[in-house]
Amino acid sequence: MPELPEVETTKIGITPWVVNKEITDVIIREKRLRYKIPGNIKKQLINKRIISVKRRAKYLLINFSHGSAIIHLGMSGSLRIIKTNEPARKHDHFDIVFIDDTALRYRDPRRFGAFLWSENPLSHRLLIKLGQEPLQEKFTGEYLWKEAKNRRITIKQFIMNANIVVGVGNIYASESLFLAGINPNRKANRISKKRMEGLVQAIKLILNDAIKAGGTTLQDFYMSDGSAGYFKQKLKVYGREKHPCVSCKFPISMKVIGQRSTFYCKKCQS
DNA sequence: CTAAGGACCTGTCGGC
DNA sequence: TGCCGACAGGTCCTTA
Repeated sequence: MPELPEVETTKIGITPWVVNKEITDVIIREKRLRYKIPGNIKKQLINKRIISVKRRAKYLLINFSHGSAIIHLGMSGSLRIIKTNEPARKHDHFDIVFIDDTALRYRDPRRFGAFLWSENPLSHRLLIKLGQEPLQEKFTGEYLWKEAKNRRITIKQFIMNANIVVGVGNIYASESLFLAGINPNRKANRISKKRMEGLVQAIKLILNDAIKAGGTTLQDFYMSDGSAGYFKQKLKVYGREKHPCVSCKFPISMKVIGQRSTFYCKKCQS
């Protein structure tokens, strides 16, 4: 799935197709996502008009005057706009149908995603404890450094902790640490404020680049119009075990950290 | 409180 | 060709 850039790309892709549209139906074919789709969601959406689409962390918020639908894409989810006469395929779990015979269709083979309703989504239990947005000004080296003071976990696990900073998934964690020259095995509380500042800049740059490129496509993500993103070719370490480092030619290493594959250059990252 | 590991699911790929 | 295990972009929950 979708790391933050893909979610942002999805938000941008669907917004012009859904904002100001009136919903005529919500078709639910499979309610067993990560959480059971609540029974009242149809009632909350039908005959209502979408005001805006926002993003908090990797959650998409479909905003109405009386509350918000919360959508998460999990590992394998995607959203796209369809014509209502397009037959549903396997794993197309729900459609939000609009008055003009288009629909927002959600597909998620692994069903790790979510479709929820909240009158006040930012206070929802899944969102209330989330940390800083990486692309906003309050995400600084100073902030990261202070938060890391009592943390003995690796820096890679630290930046993937959504209670600290949101939106840094497994791909971009490796990519950001490579760009910052920091070894992913290093303990979070053993990194200077100066290097934390470099890491923050690296994260912002990597995520912005990926958003500009339209998001990374590996297997499951398609932009809402169905065409593939193309950031994959810009990855410098992720998925490149044994391939030469783009900077020094030394073979890229792979190690499992916190149950996730981690890629890095032993010569360039300390 | 922090940290570690399991859990949730299906599809795909490599090896034999 | 067929089967089997390993692995995949997330993140919550339980246990220590």
